[in-house]
Amino acid sequence: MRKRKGAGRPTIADVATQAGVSSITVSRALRDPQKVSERLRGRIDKAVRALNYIPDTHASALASSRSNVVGVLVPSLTNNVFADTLRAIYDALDGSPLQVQLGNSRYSAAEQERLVGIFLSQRPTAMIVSGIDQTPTARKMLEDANCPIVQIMETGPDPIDMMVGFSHYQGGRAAARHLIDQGYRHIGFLGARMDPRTTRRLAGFRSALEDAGMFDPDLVKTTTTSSSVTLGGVLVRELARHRPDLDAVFCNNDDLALGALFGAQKAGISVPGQLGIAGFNDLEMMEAACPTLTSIRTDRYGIGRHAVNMIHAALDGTPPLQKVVDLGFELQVRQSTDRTYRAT
Amino acid sequence: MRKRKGAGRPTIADVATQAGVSSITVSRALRDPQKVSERLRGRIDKAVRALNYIPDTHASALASSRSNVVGVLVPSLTNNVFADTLRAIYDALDGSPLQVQLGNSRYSAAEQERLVGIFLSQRPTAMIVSGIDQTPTARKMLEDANCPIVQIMETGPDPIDMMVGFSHYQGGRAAARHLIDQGYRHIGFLGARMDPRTTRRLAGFRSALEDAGMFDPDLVKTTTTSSSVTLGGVLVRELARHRPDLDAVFCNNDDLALGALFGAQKAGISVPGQLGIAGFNDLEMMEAACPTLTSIRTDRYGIGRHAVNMIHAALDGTPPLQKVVDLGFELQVRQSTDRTYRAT
DNA sequence: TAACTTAATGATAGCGCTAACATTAAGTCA
DNA sequence: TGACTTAATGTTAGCGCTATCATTAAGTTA
Repeated sequence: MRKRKGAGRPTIADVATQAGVSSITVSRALRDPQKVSERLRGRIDKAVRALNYIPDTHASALASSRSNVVGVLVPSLTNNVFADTLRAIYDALDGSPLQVQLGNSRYSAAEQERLVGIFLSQRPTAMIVSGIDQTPTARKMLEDANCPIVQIMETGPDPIDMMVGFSHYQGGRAAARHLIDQGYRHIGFLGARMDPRTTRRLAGFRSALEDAGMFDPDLVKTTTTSSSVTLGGVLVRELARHRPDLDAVFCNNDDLALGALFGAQKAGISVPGQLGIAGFNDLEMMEAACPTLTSIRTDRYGIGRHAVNMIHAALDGTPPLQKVVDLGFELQVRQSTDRTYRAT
Repeated sequence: MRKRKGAGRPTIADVATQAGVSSITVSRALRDPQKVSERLRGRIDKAVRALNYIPDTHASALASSRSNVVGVLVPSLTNNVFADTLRAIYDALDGSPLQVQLGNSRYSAAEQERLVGIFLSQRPTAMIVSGIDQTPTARKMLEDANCPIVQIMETGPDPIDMMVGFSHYQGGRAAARHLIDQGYRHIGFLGARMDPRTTRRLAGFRSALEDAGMFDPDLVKTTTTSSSVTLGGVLVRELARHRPDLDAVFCNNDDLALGALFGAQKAGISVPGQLGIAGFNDLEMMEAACPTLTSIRTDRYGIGRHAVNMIHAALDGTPPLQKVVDLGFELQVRQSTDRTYRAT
């Protein structure tokens, strides 16, 4: 007789034999202890410990056609922005049986599509994906997936299922308006990577400046390389050298803003006296910096928490009436854009 | 006859019917296309696309008693240190069929133990776990797991299986020696969270100062709260107020060091003139800061890459002769500990 | 006390895939 | 030319668990 060897690990049947009950009783005792009498439960727990039994997720998922995986796709693990959202997702899932399966799409729509396929092959309980710019194929797969889907970090008119985020366009616009209101007149833009979200921030920035009749494409400095503090310093110095009339910069993110501050300091440009600086996201360090740095605060933690709440609601059969949630943003005005500020 | 409904998705059998072949042929075509004639392969591919077939990972893993999951346990997702290592792991696994399953133990050994159990229930191909301080139960589970295990970020005498990292004790010692050599005499220590690794850095720091007859417990300022730039600023100012003779600080990590720089600037303490600052890890921003910040460079990316290489080797049946790899560290001396430096 | 509910346990048949063996048709070599 | 390899495909029986349908014993109602 042919035989398969398996992994050699103890199975539920081994536990059942040891405890003198049937497999299904062990299965029940492990999944829902109340369904089994206290006497048997004790025997089963003992057998589990004696054998070092660890249940097999795959067998369980196959038999019940249900896994406990929530697939989460983010474009970067290095970026603090997503770290905060991930932390919220982990926190919100704490205590539930659901497990996060994390995927890193590296800011590539093609890679996101590939990962969507891989993740769906695990029959996840739900999916959380970053952004609204999925490929048509990825979108189709997600629509067919038959599980709650939440797109995060952005809002848009056409959710696959649910959506929670904010408008990057409006965020960019608000930052630009603030700099204009502060009296800056030659306002530059520093941008890295230029993924869809940062591109929309630039669009918002541009529209505000155009409304004020102040947009100057020559003051927009972007690169497709990935963002870093170092890069912020490089870009601001290049721009300031090229355009000595530059009096403020809106940085696409806080790393660039911090780098711009350092770059200005190294070049002997006083902040905010000669150069105003505003960032985006309001990471923790912005308040700590010297001078403190103006930024657009985004609720990254709230986005993660909200996404999980929406998933729980959908799984409970009470899908939210509002499929698209905009958590907005908040301008944090600090010393780096305060023209009356004088360093001590 | 009783019947189970499954998830209603197309199965490999549906594809087989559509293509006019048997299920096993479809299975082969998908896993190893060369085993199937070109003619059938074409028909099968067509059927897969027509049905939007997505293979079921769980069924596959159950049948083959082999999953394609590499479980990775880190204590934090927010900490850039682990982000770099994770990026390396993702990069090194790119192109292989292996998938990362990421767990966040939140700096808790108990949580790490819980996650080890959950991860092993997926019968992973390999496991990567942070640190060497597993609970006895977790250690036992990993030893029994029958798959390659790599402990990362640290080195120690007694690997579960394999290990790659560096000595935090020596790192702390090297930082302290450098400050002593620079002529600093009242050297403080700023530490947050104080997990096992940061504790060992402190031990190394202490031993170097003791060797020099300079250790002063009053200059050690630690907290168990988590690290942040803001906290670095708070701690350095408290310590400087309490001990005006303080002339240098070794910060447990770079966030604290950056915060210490800002805190000193806000308090009107010049760096490095009145206060030397050294950090740990050498994140990218250290070189960009103004003044540039001294740090102990650790090869976080290398650790991740190396861990994956060790796993591949073990899976290929050629386990590395050297089970414990020490990638060391490198002191990066910069302006913040250069007593001859004068700000421009 | 008959008819009926409830609680606790068990027997059986899949879930969707692949390992192991089986078969067929074609080429290969002494 | 017959014994033998090789390549391509198929048949069957699980992998370890749980959904579904029994079954049994005990309590509950009219």
